[in-house]
Amino acid sequence: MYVSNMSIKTQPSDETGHDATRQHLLEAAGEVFAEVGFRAATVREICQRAGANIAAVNYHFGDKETLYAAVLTGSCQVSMQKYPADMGLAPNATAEQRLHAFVRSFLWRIFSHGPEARHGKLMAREMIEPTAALDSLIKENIRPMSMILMGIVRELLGAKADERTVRLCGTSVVSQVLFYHHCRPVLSRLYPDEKYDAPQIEGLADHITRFSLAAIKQTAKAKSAEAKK
Amino acid sequence: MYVSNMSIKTQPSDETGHDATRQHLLEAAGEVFAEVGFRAATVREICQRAGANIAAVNYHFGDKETLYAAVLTGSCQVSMQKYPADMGLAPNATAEQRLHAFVRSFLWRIFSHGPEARHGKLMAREMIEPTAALDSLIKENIRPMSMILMGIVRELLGAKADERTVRLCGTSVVSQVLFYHHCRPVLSRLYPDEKYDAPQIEGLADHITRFSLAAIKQTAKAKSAEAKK
Amino acid sequence: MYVSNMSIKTQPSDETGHDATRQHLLEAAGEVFAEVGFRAATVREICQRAGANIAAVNYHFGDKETLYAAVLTGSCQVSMQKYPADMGLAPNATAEQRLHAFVRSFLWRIFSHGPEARHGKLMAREMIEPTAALDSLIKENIRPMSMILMGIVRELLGAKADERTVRLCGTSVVSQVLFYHHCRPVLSRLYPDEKYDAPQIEGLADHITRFSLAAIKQTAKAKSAEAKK
Amino acid sequence: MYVSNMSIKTQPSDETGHDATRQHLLEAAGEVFAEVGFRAATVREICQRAGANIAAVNYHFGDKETLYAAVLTGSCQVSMQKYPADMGLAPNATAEQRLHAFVRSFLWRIFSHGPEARHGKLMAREMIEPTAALDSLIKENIRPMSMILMGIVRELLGAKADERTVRLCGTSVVSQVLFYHHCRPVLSRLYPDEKYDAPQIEGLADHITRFSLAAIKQTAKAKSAEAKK
DNA sequence: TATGAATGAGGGTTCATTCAT
DNA sequence: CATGAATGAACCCTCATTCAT
Repeated sequence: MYVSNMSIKTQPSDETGHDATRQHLLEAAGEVFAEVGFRAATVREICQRAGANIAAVNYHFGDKETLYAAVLTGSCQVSMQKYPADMGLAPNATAEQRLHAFVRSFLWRIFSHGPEARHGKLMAREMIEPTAALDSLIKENIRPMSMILMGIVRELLGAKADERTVRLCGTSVVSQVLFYHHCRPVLSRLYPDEKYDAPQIEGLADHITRFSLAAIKQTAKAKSAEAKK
Repeated sequence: MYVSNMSIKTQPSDETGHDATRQHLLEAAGEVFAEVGFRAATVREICQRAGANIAAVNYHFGDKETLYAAVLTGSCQVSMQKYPADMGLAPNATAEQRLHAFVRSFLWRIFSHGPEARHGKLMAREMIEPTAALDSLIKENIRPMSMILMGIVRELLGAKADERTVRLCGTSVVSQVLFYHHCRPVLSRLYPDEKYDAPQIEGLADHITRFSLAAIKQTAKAKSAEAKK
Repeated sequence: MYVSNMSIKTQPSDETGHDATRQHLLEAAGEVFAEVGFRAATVREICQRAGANIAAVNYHFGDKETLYAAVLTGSCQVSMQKYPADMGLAPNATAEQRLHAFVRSFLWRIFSHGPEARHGKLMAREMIEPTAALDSLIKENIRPMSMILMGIVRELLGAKADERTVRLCGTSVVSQVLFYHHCRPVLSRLYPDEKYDAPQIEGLADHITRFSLAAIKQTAKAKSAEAKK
Repeated sequence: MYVSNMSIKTQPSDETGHDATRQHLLEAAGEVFAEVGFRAATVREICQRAGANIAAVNYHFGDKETLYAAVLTGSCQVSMQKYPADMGLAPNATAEQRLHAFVRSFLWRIFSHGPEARHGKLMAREMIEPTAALDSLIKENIRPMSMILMGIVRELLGAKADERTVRLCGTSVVSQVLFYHHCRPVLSRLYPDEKYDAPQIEGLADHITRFSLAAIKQTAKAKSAEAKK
């Protein structure tokens, strides 16, 4: 009986049964959690949007917190799928091109309006009150992303760059991108007329890439001069 | 005795009177709001920590929200007082020195452990769920700080720099600092051995300043070359 | 047993289901609101008397005010059902008989001791602090009752009676009845030995009817004499 | 020093001292109690309107309830002073004239807009939730008023009228007046265009007097016929 | 004497969760 | 299996009252 149940469960396209409700709950919870955060989100609201019973969350996920964890891990994959880190670049692209692609994809993920934007909002909340879900998220998604960026930076800095410098420069790159996510309330108040549509996003990507490349290359030059002494 | 009492009373640090309870409430509320955020914070917890009655918040501040606004503006001043933006620099310091001071003071504010660290936590939460208190805070504190930074960057870029470039470069600077605040949960998980004591903070300040100066100067050179054409 | 249970369930007086709790709440709220008024009544007290949880009012009615409105409209129907305005009179009864029946039924409603007495108490409080529920009550219950009385009075006054006179006389009739409700605290103190059991109530009905009929007929005569001039 | 303090206190016209505050409190409490009733009235509001400290009520009257009693007895005298029951009639006026005066003065008290209107509102609330203050009020004000009316009615009914008839007829008279006070919310909803200014009030007084006189005289005639048998 | 800061009980309401059906 | 009625703890806030000054 369990087996047959599980075989049913693996069918992803069951639209009216058990899994459908589960999926609707995940979808609705993603919306609500992103909009108002874990605490302010109410099980009632989520169930209502999902067209499910008030007890559905407890039935399918046990409690509110477990549902949240499921939402968080799920949202990450959606976001990464839409804007992969390499932006469809050729595998033999230069480090400069790959840095540009990395920055662009990251910015697009941040400024997107669709369901893929949810992940950013959820992550921002995780930064303030990390939950258990964060650990697995870092291991499976953030660390690999970080590795990609560090690889690019290392190549730009040259083989002799020490790891600390690589890390600092990589952090400097990613920080410039994330700022537009973490501090948007301030930006929208300081510069209320600024819009962030496609041209502006590309402009930002250009600036951050140029800014970072200049700094990294200068760092490489300085390190190399240092080493000669 | 009465006379001496009265002379004491005129001091703002009266330990047993009306203002004392008010101060205790602000202190306790600062802790609690920073720890768990506005929503999750309870008036009961705040009053308990302040050694006051449950009705004290309502009596002294009217309601929870007004208390929060008072905490937010107050914490900002505490933070700014301890680490002023110029870090005691001579007024005739070079733009490079002033940039370094700006970055250093900002980082110290972020990594401080005392009550002055609360402001950062409160601000981070404001970024996710801005309250009405944010607007006044931006007008009175953040915008002036932004002006200082933009002035330094403008001087570094040269007189011919357009405002958009100034803004982008300034943003790149401040973002590198704030990253260590907004994303600390990620950093502490990616690099669990990293500590952020005085030497590390100074090291970070050096890196960010050097990184940014290199990029800004390169930008200035490029713009100047562009203009010649 | 299940079967019989289910057959019982289809009856509106289900004693163990959802509607039962709702009914108990209405019953308990009727008591409490009548005893101490809307403001002084507490949700806690009502739920306790209803044997329900503190949250039951919110669950079944949304809030205290909605519960009150339900109680008010409900109590009116209970009261009217027990003592209908025509007191089972034959449809071809004379206007005098119908006036007597109207006064009798009104007085019986006022002096009744059962749950149907609650409506009077609730209405008395509405007279002092009208709530939104009063408007619908007037439209659906009081105005129709008023129409019945005015019809009787108009017939007694004769076809030539102007509407103002009808209204004034009708008001004079109903006021004599309601006085025994609105001013009972004064009456019971001025004449502490007076009791209001069946014979006394019938005696009152006789007096008010006779008093009013005499006055109305004299008014009709005077108006008619006036018209001749 | 104490002595001089007390000598000041005994002066009734002290405008800035102890008694002045007491008077302001009575005045303010009268307003508030009449507006929102005993329960909904707050000590804060009363003290604020009186320009007094929050603790003034407790200081001058002990508690809220005692203040209310003081207000109630005081308001009655104000009301009776402005519209005395005989309306300045000559002492040798006929019973008909005195009945008219009684009805007029009562109606004017009810429809007045000044501070003398407060008593009616307070009384209406007493009818619903009588307090200890009601007993003394009945003894000192209501019973004497009742005696005056009953005397008039007795004279109209003739010497042979039994006390029960006198009482019933007197009650019928006073009830017609009070109705316009107790049921104004209903009247203003049933007949929203009706106004109650001087001409209308006089018209009401005329109707009630005429209506009652007709009924009383008919009653007298009937009783007399009854007696003959 | 007169104040006003402080009290604590109690108000209505919301919420995640449970359990009999 | 899925439901939704019912739960009770906890929320913020209001209030009359008190007491040290």
